[in-house]
Amino acid sequence: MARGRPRKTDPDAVLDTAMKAFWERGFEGTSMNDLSTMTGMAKPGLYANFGDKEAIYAKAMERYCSAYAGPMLEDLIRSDDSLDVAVRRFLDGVVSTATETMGPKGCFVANNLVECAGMPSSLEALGRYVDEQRQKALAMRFQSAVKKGELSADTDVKSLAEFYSGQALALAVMARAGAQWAVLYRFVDTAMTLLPVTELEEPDDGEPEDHIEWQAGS
Amino acid sequence: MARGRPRKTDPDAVLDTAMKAFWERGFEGTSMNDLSTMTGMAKPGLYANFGDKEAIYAKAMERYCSAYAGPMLEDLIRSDDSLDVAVRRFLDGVVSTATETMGPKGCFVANNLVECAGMPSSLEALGRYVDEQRQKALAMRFQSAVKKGELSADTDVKSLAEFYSGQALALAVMARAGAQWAVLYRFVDTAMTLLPVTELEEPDDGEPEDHIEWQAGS
DNA sequence: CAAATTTAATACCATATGGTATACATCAAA
DNA sequence: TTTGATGTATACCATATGGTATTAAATTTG
Repeated sequence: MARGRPRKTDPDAVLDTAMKAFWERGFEGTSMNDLSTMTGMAKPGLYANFGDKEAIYAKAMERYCSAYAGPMLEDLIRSDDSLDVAVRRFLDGVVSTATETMGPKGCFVANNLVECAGMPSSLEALGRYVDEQRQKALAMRFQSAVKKGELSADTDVKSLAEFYSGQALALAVMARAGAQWAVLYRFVDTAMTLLPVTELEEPDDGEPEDHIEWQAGS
Repeated sequence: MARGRPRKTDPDAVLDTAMKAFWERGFEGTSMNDLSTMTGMAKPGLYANFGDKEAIYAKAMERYCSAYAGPMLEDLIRSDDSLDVAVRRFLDGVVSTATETMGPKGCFVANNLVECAGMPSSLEALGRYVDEQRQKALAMRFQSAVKKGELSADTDVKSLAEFYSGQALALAVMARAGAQWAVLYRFVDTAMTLLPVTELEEPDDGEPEDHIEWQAGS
């Protein structure tokens, strides 16, 4: 198929390794030589395939989003579970990705927000953008919870979303600092007590308007 | 007094500048040449006065503690204000130091916890130690609040301290990411609602219990 | 004045950095 | 088998890094 010499290393695998390296050691802390030796792809190959360091980092962050952050936010928005279940699953997800024993500690995005000073401003902006998505996803879910009656109509959706978005950051930093599972899950428990959920009354067997998506489930 | 050539630059001022540089740009992001030009003290002077980069960073963090973090924790423990007032003042303090317009954004210690991967392990340990102090100070205050009856006897002091310690980290990261004052103070408001304070009975001598501060109000 | 002493300034070292030019290897198609 | 395309590998560049040796200045004491 491919016309020239066959590749030795799959670019996708290279990007995955690069992502973990940046996640672990940050932008400045990871050198091109590091990436080259870790991935097995020589430096000219890296530049040819991905562009300069800035571009590699950006692609690594995008990969992080589609592999980790994205699915969790998707689930938060789309899941038909009750609000408290969905939010707890989100925070639990943060804990488990931030403490994965085989992977880097903490959260790529949170690390980026803190390291920002030493990197190109485009990457700083990218990190901020991704950070916003978390808060927006939470706000969406809270908003629909208000519609469904899971939250009272006078709920300050924005404040609540900012708050739980912040909890994710706190968990990420604590995990990065080496906090134990038990501590993090206790933290989640505590944070969850702030969710003012009101019990939903079961829909009385007529057509439950809000369950259409649930029934049609993909 | 001093026998040889007089110093050009006050070592204390040098250390202060170094602290702000590390706070802003981290350990790896701040070079010795940077420090030299910023402080006005030539590199050999830096080494002679403070030791190597690792030692300078450690001294900078200690300075941060005695100038910023320490006093806030002292106040938290020692102040005679009611629990909610003291805790709120602590979180407000985090916000204001993390957003000081003339200084670096965020919190030195939180930045350290995140950057840890790229620095000598002794500094990583130092950061973790300082981080612990925050949680311990909160635990001390909560414990004495239980004794005073401000918190119910079955309060899980440790969990509560871990939680509010985490709120400080969240605020630090958000501030570092450029969050507005209003957002951060809303966040504090939300976090404060989780403090299960029970009203204390004043030793009543006819004075209106809750209006003392209000009347004296400046 | 002339030591003696403390600091500052310059130049320098070995190494690591992001990035590239050049030469070599391996395949499909002609 | 030649040709063109695609990849790899090595060596290299200018610059920046943490850290130091050396030399020049400025002050007190004798």
